[in-house]
Amino acid sequence: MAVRMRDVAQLAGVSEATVSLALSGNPRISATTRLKVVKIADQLGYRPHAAARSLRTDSTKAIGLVVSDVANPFFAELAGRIERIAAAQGYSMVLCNSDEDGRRQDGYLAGMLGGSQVDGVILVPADETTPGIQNAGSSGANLVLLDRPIAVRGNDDTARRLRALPVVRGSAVQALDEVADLFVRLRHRRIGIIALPLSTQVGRERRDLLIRSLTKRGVALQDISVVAGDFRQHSAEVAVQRLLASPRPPTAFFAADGLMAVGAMKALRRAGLRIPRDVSLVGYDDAPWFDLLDPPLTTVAQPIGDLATAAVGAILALLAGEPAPSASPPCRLIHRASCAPPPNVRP
Amino acid sequence: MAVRMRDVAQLAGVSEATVSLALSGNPRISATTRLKVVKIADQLGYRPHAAARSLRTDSTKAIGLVVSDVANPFFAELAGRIERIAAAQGYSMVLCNSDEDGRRQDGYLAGMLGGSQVDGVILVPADETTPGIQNAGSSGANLVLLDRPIAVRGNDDTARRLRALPVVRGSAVQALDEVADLFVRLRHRRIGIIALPLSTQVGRERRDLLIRSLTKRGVALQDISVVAGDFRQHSAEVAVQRLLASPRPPTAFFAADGLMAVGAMKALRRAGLRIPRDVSLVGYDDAPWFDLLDPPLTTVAQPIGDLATAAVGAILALLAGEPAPSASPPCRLIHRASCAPPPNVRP
DNA sequence: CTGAAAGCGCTTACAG
DNA sequence: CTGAAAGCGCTTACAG
Repeated sequence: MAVRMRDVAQLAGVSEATVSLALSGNPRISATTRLKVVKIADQLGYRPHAAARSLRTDSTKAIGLVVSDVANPFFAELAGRIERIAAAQGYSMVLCNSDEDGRRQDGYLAGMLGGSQVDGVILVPADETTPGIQNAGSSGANLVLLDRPIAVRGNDDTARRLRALPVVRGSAVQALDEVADLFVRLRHRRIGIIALPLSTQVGRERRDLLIRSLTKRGVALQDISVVAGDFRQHSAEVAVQRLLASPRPPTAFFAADGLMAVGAMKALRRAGLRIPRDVSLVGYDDAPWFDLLDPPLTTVAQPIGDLATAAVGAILALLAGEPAPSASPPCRLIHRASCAPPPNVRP
Repeated sequence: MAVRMRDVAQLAGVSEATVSLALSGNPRISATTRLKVVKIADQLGYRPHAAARSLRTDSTKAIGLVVSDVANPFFAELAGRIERIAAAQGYSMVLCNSDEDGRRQDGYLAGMLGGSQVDGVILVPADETTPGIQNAGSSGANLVLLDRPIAVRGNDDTARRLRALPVVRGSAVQALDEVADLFVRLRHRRIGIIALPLSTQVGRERRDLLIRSLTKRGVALQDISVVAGDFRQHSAEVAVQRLLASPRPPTAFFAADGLMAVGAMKALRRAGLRIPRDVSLVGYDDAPWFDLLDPPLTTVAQPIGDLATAAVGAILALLAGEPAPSASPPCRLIHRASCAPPPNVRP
């Protein structure tokens, strides 16, 4: 059916070996032969059979990307950029949704890495260190951690390898400090944090970073309330309800995720609160329509382009056997209109 | 390095053929042998080498999905759902961004289909019939068209094959009729359509459907203005500016795409117009945050779940050599708050 | 400068 | 019920 190397060889009157060498530009083949072969291959529309090549070279020219959910705009944009960069380097991208489920993630990891379906995987870990990650780590698979580091216990060989994995993620330190500064300057004293799952390192980190910056500026620890969500919109709605139910509810809210920021906004409105008149809100992640929300959402934007570039760079370095550096380009706070002084300090 | 079938065979004291047969559950192998083999394979963590299997069976258990841009929320959600459904059937998904560029799309098509990298492709065509689509069609590749039909000229073999391709897309007929009804009942008389590129059949179709429904209800043709965009936000901003610059600008706008609806909203606001007080706006596609926009956007929602199910169903049917039906589940209009009577008819 | 041959890891007729 | 052998389509040492 499809045209094979054999067909090209026959028509060109050379051996298959020569076709292979000619098409790969090997200088051992004379220019005349090469040109002839290339021309015929073009005419026939020859495309090397991916599986045959993979089997022989032990390289698939494909990378896997495991995210929790492409429908999340942050991951959608990330996936898009990663695909483009990878494609430019001749790599295709196999996309998987773990759905924040460690089991599903491990299934993908095993299938893609174990089955040599891809050369390496860029993984947004759904969970702390799972068996699948352990496996990948100890078998020396090419793995890059994206957006979320993982906590690794122990000091055996596997643990050391896992710790050596490149991690690419936005650095929140400075941006969260600015968030704290914004809240405090506006005279907010009671802060509500809608956190990521605290079982994840990134969840604990964003919470702790913000709390530290807040207390450093004189906010009392007992005035900071934390309720964790699960990355999804609905969980943030529930979190806001709980935060609002307290005797002295927060006047400023921070949602640690884009989808959760949207959920928080919904819940605050539903509670009859006006933003920013009654309560202030800062989100995490940015999207092209965030400045069209009511009100335009002040948010911590991640450096998505840099993340994508660094992640692909790291995985390709790994594949090339080169050292693959971690990277944490800084997030930045984008000021829009969802923050104002709390009602009681208004004249 | 990795564990191979040979290793399993040796440890189990059987031949590779037996391992293969046992793992595939072939009844020719005795239960005792099968159990033993399965157990050892599990212990060793054996995973069949994808390329070897593909080369032998001529099936990759992978499908390609070519969309114009995963960062577009509509395609992001579609991609997510397709991946999940495909994964449940044992297929992985290779994702490609054509960027609305026919050349890039053809490159992906050729690479994936020609190189047997996937068993079939679900394609959101970036353009009218390109050489790559022609090729895929005439070579009898497994191809499903998603979201957008293509216009096929001629009546040769290739044309007939292209016309026989399954097409899965939302049916806009009824929803656009409701949009026209809404505008007319609200007493809008001058309508602006921010269309998709009119070189695409889907672009012409959405425009024509709306125009027909509008004129059927007594709107004069010369009061309907059409400016085409290119699926992107910015193009809609430009389109709105042009529409607004006319001597008798529209009082109601329809944007034929989600991203373009967002762009239209921006441009209308920037022009100092309040929605829906001064102008009304209806979008296309829906997203979880559309009801948080200012104002919440009335829009035509596509049946994304049904589209994903039908698209995967069609491609799998094709792979199985069964007839693959086209599908056009209906879109529906979601009433929110971006439409009201035009200023002049208000008391 | 080019060709014949081996082999990557599977699956599947074909024997027995 | 199981094994030996061929072959999928490439690439790459090895000869010449």
